Amino acid sequence: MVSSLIHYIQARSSSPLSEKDISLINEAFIPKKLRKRQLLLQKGEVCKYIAFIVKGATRQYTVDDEGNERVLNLCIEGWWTSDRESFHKEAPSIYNIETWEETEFLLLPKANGYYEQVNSIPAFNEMRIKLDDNQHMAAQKRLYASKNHPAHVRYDELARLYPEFLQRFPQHIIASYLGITKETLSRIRHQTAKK
Amino acid sequence: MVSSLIHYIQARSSSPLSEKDISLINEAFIPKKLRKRQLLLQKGEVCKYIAFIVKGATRQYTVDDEGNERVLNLCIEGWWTSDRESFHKEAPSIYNIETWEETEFLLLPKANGYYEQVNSIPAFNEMRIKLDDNQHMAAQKRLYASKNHPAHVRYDELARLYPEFLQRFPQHIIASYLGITKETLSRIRHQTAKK
DNA sequence: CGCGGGTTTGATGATGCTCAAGCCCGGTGG
DNA sequence: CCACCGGGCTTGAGCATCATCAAACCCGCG
Repeated sequence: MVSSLIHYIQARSSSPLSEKDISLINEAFIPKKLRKRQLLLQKGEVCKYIAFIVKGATRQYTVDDEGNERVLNLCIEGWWTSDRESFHKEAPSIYNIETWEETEFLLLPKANGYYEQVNSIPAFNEMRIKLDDNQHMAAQKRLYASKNHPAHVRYDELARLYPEFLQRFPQHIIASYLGITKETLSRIRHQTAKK
Repeated sequence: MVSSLIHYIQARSSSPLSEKDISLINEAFIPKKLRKRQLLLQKGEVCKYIAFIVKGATRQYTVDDEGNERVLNLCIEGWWTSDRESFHKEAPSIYNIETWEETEFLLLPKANGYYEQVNSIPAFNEMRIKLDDNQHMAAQKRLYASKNHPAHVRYDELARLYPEFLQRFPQHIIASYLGITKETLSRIRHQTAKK
């Protein structure tokens, strides 16, 4: 499982990984496997890990006062997931992270002393900076789109960028991720299908 | 000017800055001062710096097809600004970054060879990770709010979190930042003032 | 005094939500 | 084998929020 992470890091950095780096990564990351609909993180818990997804799919969501679920993020293999706020502040999370399919993770815990060591691996740090850049760009675009593009355009964008999401998550989850209701998404699909 | 940055870094990291680190920072960062309404970054240019704001205020915005300005970010002293997408990919930016007041920057360029050195200063890297965490949280909250909170709640939030923005930027800028029109903001203010 | 940017006010309309009902389909138990 | 159940998806009517367009207002400044 770790080889998939090694490959991921090397594809995203110019510095090579030494033998020592690789064995450090092997020690630092904890493999974990969950079946469908299991929680990696539960609301109220502190998020203790940054999780690399080797295989599978997850969703991150909150439950608002009226009991409605709001999906913030969808992740599949090759992505990282965690509640950075909770992880960083060591405070209870307001999110659930749930597997949608059977999912294999590699967890990097904050607590066991490896975290700082792993972060000081040049290749890992370089990858991390790129990852943060990418997440930042994606968040910025999503924010811009959420206010300036109507729902059907946001749906088309999603279908273009991440077509597999539409296969792997049901419509009401996709709708929530897009910030619309399932009814609106249904109507949008009906419209675009006609063309 | 650099002392303000040194102070900023030390306040956000557990590792100390050595004398060597400080002199490296002194060499790496380029001071720059702009008057009101000057562009730090212009649409079409590549963003060559990460900029720390020592004093002043800036806005980052795009101009859409109909010529409307859309404000993505407002920054004041003690914040960082840049177009991370352009900086990272070395591609032309779609944003303008404009000073709103007379502003002093400290620019960290990508090109002069110091960038990697500065990033490998442990205290700087630690600060950077925290900064990215914070930005990520803020972006996530803003995205959530943009879909789930009505405009007047978002305005109240902004007034609570960053009251100085309301003093330092005119209403039509604030409105655009909130993702609403100046007319809507005007009506909101009228309503809340009545209570 | 008149100009111009910023703000306010009003009328109208679009987008997408809420609520409610019906439909489709796979799974389960009689 | 079929009737029933339930989750997910669809469809419709009415409604809230907010955008658009247009006009007026306010006020500092040349």
